[in-house]
Amino acid sequence: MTDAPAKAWRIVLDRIESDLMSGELGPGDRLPPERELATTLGVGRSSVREALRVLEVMGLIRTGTGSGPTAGAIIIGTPSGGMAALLRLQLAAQSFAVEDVVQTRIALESAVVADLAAAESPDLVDVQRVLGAMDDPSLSPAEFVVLDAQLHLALAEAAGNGVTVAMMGGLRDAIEGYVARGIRRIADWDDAAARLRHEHHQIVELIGEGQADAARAAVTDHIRGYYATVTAPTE
Amino acid sequence: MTDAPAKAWRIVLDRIESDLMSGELGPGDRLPPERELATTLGVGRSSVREALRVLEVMGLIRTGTGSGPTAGAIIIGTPSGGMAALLRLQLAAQSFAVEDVVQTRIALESAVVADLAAAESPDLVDVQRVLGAMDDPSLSPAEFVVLDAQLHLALAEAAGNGVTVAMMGGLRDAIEGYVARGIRRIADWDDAAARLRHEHHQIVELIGEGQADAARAAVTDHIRGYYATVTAPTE
DNA sequence: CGTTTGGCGGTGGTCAGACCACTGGGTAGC
DNA sequence: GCTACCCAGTGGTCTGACCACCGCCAAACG
Repeated sequence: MTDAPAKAWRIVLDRIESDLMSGELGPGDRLPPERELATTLGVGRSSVREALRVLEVMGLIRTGTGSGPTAGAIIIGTPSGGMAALLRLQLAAQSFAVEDVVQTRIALESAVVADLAAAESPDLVDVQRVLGAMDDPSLSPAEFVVLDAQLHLALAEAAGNGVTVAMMGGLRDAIEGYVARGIRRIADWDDAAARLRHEHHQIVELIGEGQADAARAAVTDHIRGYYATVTAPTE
Repeated sequence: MTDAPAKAWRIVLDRIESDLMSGELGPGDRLPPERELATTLGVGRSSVREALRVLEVMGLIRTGTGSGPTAGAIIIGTPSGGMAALLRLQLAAQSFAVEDVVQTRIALESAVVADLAAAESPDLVDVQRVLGAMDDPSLSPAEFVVLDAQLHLALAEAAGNGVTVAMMGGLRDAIEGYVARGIRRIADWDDAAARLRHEHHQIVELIGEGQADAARAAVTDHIRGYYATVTAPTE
C-alpha cells in the first residue's frame, strides 16, 4: 500500500531536482546523455525524455542536437518562457480568468514601482532608453506594443527581483493573445498612444521623485485603463 | 529557413492548447486516447506522451489507467501544483533567489489584504475559522505551519483572485523546504508563535476596519519577520 | 431467478530497438 | 598544408510490443 511504485518519469524528474538542489548540477552544466541517464536510473529512454520535456517547457534546460558545446541538454541560467507557458495554458484551460491575470499584474507592477520609488538611487538607464524610443511618433501599433512590454519588463528588472520579472513577463505573455485582438479595434490609435506615453513618463517621474504611493496609483490606473481600452465593446 | 520543422511534441501541445482556447476542450472533458491522438496528428505515440506529460506536471490534466470515468487524460478544473512545481524547479536551478521569492510573496499578499480592506463586505468566514483554530495553544510547530499556510491561502481566496491564489500557494510551497529547516531552530517557539498569532489577528482586524494601507504594512512586516526568524543565524 | 466469477476490450505506463538529422572532429586524400 | 570526407555521439522520432489496471458483460453457478 504505502509504497506506490513511483512512475518512471518522476524518478528521473526527482533525481534531477535533487541534483540541482544539492549543487551537483548548476546553471550551464550539461546533463548526461539521455541513454546514459536511462541506464543509470534503470528506466527506459522514453521515460527520461518525458522528464526532460517537462524541464524544457518549464525553461530549465535547452536541448540541442549534434555535438559540441551547444549539444545535449544544458541547464539554463536565466529562466524564460516557463512561467509564460504555464500561465498561458492555465488561462486556455479556463483555470484562470483574464480579469484575475490583469489584477495580479497590477499587484506586481505596483509593488515594483513602489519599491523603485522607495529606493535610494534606482538604476533606470534601460527604462529611460525604452521610454525615449517610445516617443517616436512613427511607431506602428505593433512596434509600440513591443516597446511597451520592454518598458514594463525594464521596470521590473530595475527592481532586481527575478521572480517578479518572470511572473510579469509570463502574465503579459499569457494575455497577449487577448489584447492583440483589441489593439486593432482602437479607433483613434494616435490618441490612445499619446495617453499611454504620457502615463509612462508620469510614472517614471513619480519614481524619480520618490513618491511611492502616487506611483503605485498611477501604475494601477495605467494598466487598468490599458486593458479597458483594448477590451472595450467592439460596436 | 522560415519553415522550421515543428517538433512533434509541440504539434501536440499546440493543438491541445488551441482546442482549449477555442472551447473545443474544457474542464472536465476527457482527451482522446493517446493512440488516437497520435494517428490523428500524424505523430508517434511517444511524442503525444511527452506533450501530455508536460500538461500533467503543469496541473492541467490528470491521467488514470483502466476504464471508466476516472480513466484517460482528464482536464482539471482547479489548477493545483503546476505553479508550485515550476517555482520549486526554478528555485532548485538557482534561477530564482529565495529572497526574491519572499519579496514577491509580500507584494502579492499585501495587495490581497489591501483589496480585502477596500472591499465592501469581504467574506472572511474561512479566514476567521482558521484564525480561531490557530489559537489552540497545544498545536505543534508542524501543525501551526500547516494552519498558517491555510490562513494565508484563505485570505487570497477571499480576495477572489485565482491567479494570486495559485501563485501564493506556489511561492510558499517552493520555499517550504527552506523554512522547514529553520522552524526547528527557533529556540523559543511559544514566543514566536504568540507573536505570529498576534500579527494575524491584527491583520484581519485592520481588514475589517478598512485600513488598507495599515493592513498592507502589517502583512509586509509579518512575512518579513517570519522569514527573518526562520533564516536567523544558527549560532 | 439472482449471484458470482471469469474473460474481454480499452486505457495509460513502460521498454527496447531502430532509424534519422545534425554537429564536430579526425583522417585520408589531394 | 589544405580540403573533403567519413565517423562517432547527440537529440528526435517512430514502431511494436508487453504489462497493469479497470469497467463491463456474459457465462457459469447456486
